[in-house]
Amino acid sequence: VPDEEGVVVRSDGRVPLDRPRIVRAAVALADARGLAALSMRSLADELGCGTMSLYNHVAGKDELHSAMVDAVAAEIADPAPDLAPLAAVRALAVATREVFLVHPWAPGVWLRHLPGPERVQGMELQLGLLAASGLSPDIAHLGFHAVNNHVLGYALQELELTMGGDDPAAAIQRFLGSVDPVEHRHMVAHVHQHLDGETAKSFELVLDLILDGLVRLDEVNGQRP
Amino acid sequence: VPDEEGVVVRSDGRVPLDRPRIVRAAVALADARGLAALSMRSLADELGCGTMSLYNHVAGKDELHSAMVDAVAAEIADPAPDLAPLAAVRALAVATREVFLVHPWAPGVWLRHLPGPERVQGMELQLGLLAASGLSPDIAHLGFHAVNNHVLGYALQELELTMGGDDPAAAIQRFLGSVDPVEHRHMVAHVHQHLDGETAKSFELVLDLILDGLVRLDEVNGQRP
DNA sequence: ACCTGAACACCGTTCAAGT
DNA sequence: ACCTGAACACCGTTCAAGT
Repeated sequence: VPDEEGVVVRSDGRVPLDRPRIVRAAVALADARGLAALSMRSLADELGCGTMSLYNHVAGKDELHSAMVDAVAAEIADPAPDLAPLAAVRALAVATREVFLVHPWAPGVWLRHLPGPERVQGMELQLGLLAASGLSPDIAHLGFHAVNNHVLGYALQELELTMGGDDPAAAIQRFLGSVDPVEHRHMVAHVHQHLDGETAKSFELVLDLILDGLVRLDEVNGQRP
Repeated sequence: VPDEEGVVVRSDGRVPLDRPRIVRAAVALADARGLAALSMRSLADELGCGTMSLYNHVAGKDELHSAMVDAVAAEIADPAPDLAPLAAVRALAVATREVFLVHPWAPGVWLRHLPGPERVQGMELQLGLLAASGLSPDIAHLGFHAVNNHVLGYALQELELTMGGDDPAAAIQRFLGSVDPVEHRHMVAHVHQHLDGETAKSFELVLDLILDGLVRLDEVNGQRP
């Protein structure tokens, strides 16, 4: 029976379970308390249902992870339609990184699951842009992996360390204390260099480096087609 | 009491536990059966000791993972001493990738732990090479992350998918069957492009693209120091 | 059709007891 | 000093029973 807001309510006043609602709650829980805190039991508690009720809408934890990562893929903003193909590829990469910053658990799960429908759609868009860019098919193929690898790798390195539950700054200080500053002077200098560094800027610098490199690689190979 | 091979043997004929021996067995187990199959119990079984005996030499599973990944870092071959700095950086990246191919579980663990002594030594070597390369400190810093990100990201994308326990080729076929070949024609073409692709060659192509890009970026910025 | 508790086969780790 | 079994607080999931 729908109530005044159009939400179906059961006779005992509780809202019935829903696959989208389960996935939304799982994403929210992982965002708030980390992927390690997401168990079938904790998720059921959050939803106010029995643990096993979840299995009526989700095959298991693995399939839940797939659904979560596909929900995250749906959040990636489409590039503006008036952009040149390679500029759109760039915008897509930046938008993907932004979504990963909101869901720090996502890159690791993204990696371990075959793409779902939303992610397939995003890949199709990206591959279409690369095909329309004028790059040769070989270089376009290379570019697909180079760009995605950069986005995913950067997110993983940036986030997985920050994630460790504990205070990240404290961990870095503890690490610095354990390193011999004369034997490992480059190491110490690098860490200090880090504390001013703007990761967003360096992400885009390397992204442009890759995109420019692809164009040049294509020009060189184009000499002898 | 040492036996004829110099190995200490206890009165009951069993070899006493050893931190290095534990770590070696853990690496071997993860290599052979995957990281998921490595539990404190399964590792103790492999070593023929009680589960809790491990805790006399290792703080817990997390510290064991750290020790495992540092053992893997120790396997990375040093670059030939006569190489130019950036060529040595390249060799180091290729050697790291080779070690990751042997220990497919390592990149994921590598990512989630602060570096141990062996890895710190490798980082110091790499940072020293970048400092000696003539690149400006900012570009060298950028290059450190761009290169490592490439190595780690490539290994993760390549291996984590192959790892899924099941037959990888079958998973790809199943995936292809679930994709609409007209709506997602670029996707299908990409997957087919994959089946001939030599990942080792494309890894080095993008690596060179990054290294060349760093040099050029440095030249452009060097115009106005 | 949807929900659910009990039960099973696992985890990592604490603790107290052994030698 | 090193080893270890029992026990605790968790997992994901199967199954049979409910409505």
